[in-house]
Amino acid sequence: MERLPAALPQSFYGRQVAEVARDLLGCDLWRRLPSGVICGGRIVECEAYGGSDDPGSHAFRRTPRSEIMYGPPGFAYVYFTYGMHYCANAVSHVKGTAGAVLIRALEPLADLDGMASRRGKAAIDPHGEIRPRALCSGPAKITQALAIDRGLNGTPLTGSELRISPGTGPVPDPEVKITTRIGVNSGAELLARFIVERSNFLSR
DNA sequence: GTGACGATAATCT
DNA sequence: GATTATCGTCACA
Repeated sequence: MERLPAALPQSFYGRQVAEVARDLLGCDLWRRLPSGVICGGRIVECEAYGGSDDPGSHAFRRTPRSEIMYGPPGFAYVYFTYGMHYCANAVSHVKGTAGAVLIRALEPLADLDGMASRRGKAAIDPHGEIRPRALCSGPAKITQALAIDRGLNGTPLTGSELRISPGTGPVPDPEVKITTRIGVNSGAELLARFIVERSNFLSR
């Protein structure tokens, strides 16, 4: 992989966050490392987080951390949690509101070797082979596999460091399942988790 | 295969 | 001072 596919336009992200999350399924997330190596995968699971109407969202309150979720759509929101993990989001909302889509799982597509070495021994099976399911099956696994950290907070998703492209096209409705979000305490009943039901690369 | 638990620090009250 | 949009390991089945 040398040249990245064309990026989704910024306008893609300027819609209701649940709509964006639904449409991000089947799209491809790419990361160009400082070395020039490109890694990435297909989005098979993501969650929508809203603004002042969503108690489960960081943007429920407007704070320094969540300020970026109130900013222009189409940029990365990367936050640090549990003292050791990063999670990556796509800022998405209609003008005047706040929101972001948490990218929760990818089907690995490029640089699986590099991903495995960044993920460590948890990505290697007893025979010494890479376990593709262990590379990107969770939000913090993705950031580790793609070397995404807080330095990429605020990076455009239309650029060369970080990019989302349309992939092979929209995932048909019958293949999409919607569930409650994972790991959320308040607002737990909200149906805002979108998955490609038959994927082998989901979290949990 | 499942479920409990500890790691570890930024962020917010 | 409490909480946390998680993960890997370990026990057990």
